[in-house]
Amino acid sequence: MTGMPQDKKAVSRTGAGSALSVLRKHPIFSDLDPEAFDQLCRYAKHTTLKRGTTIVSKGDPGNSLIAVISGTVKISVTSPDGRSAILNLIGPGEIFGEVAILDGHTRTADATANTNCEIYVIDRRDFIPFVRSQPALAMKFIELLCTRLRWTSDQVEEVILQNLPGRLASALLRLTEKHKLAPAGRTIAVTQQEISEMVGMTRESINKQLRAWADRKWVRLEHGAIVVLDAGSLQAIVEAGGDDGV
Amino acid sequence: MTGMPQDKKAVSRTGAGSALSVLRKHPIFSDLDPEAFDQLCRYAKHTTLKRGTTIVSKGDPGNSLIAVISGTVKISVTSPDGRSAILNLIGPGEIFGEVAILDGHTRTADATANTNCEIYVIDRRDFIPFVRSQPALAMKFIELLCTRLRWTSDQVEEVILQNLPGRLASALLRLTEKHKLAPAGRTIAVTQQEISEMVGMTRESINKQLRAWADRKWVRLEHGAIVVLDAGSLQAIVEAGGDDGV
DNA sequence: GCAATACTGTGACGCAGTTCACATCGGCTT
DNA sequence: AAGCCGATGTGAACTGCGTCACAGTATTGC
Repeated sequence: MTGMPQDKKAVSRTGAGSALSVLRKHPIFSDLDPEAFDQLCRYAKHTTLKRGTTIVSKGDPGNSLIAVISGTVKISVTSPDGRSAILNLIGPGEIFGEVAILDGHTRTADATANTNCEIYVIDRRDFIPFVRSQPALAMKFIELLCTRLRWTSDQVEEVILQNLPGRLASALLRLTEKHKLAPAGRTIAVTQQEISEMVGMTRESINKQLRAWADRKWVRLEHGAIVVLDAGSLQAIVEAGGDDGV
Repeated sequence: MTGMPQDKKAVSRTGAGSALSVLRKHPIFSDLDPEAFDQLCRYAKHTTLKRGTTIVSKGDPGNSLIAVISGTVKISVTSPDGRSAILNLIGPGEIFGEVAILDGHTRTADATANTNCEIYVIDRRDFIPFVRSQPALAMKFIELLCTRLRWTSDQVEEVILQNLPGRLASALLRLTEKHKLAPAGRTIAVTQQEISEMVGMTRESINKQLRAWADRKWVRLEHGAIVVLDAGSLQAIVEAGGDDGV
């Protein structure tokens, strides 16, 4: 309320020790002046969730933006016969639910806690006026939406044009890319079940393909994780239209 | 330049007789004040294209926004082995290329004239400052991007979770929806080849499925067009997860 | 520390959808 | 009106991937 620079209480909210500090690093908030960010933090409600908890469901009214502090959230959709497709995995420092909060329509997908999670929830009633008061933020959201659209568009392309090896290779590369991992030994912390739901093929088929690549030392399989050893070879498969040359 | 209401020359640019009048109806420009819209029109360069002409290619720097006045433009991607996937068909009064012009990165897909076309092209150098000068327009673009994201997200869901009947039914419903056609006799002007590239299955398979539905009077097949007679039955297939009950 | 619960690995079999090879039909061009 | 080309229609053979039915192996919770 004071806004004075020496107000230690306000500063502590966004300091390095705070859970909210991971959010400060998100590109969407990086240019925001400190007072505005602090205001936003005051709107945010902290929540912890047990693995498996449903956060939002497809078709719900979308009245909130969610920021993940720790853990990962699974964005997915389910078919009438119970099969499910994973559209994205949201990790610490990332946000989701922006489409529904921005256009005011319903949720496009389900979100569930994939591990125990710590999240912040910002209500639409607080958020929309805030965006209007910060014109630069609208441009940031345009960039975020463009990035999402590129990601989703790539997924459509991949699912329609590529076969199993191509889709799997694309997915692995996209995941290493996202985690911005070092060129050698890129470990992706996902189960084979999760990967299979991301590319839309069965776990069994995915496992057989991964084993074949593991024999060729292109990947190494660990429990609940895949290490990409030879990104170049995987890239070559994608470029060959899904022919892994055996 | 005068901005006076009685300036007949300026008014004529956006009048009912002008090619640009179809654009005036687009939701993104509907709230724009007349002078601003007129300014935008002055930036727009008119072009006509023969069927088959490439407008932009995936990977190109995206320096322009394109508005379609007449004809349709195909938004597609091609795999290394020559197969292609149609992501969208853009008709009169619609715009495309907004992702690349907004975020300044490369084109996400190819655009080609699917019929002879009349288009307007707006350069990024003129457009970005214009958007900054019109804060309401940024919010409109956020809405547009959200709509696109919902559309694309639905496509991913559909391609991963549904089989041939489900994907075909979804695609037909999405197309009738888009054209906002009357409930009875919704004619979609697309070839079976095009439909097959939209859902990512072969023309032969699509043809066999469409024939089966034509026998049941759910659709009627014409040359270069499909008439949806029973949208309810198609919707039921989608909801049953792609089981058309035969 | 032991059971329960993930997650991984693998083979036999079936089928949805592709591939290929045609035939036909309608509309447009000269 | 002849000829061409793009679009539709159809059947036979093939195959990539799913389905099912397991067995093994880390990790978690009590």
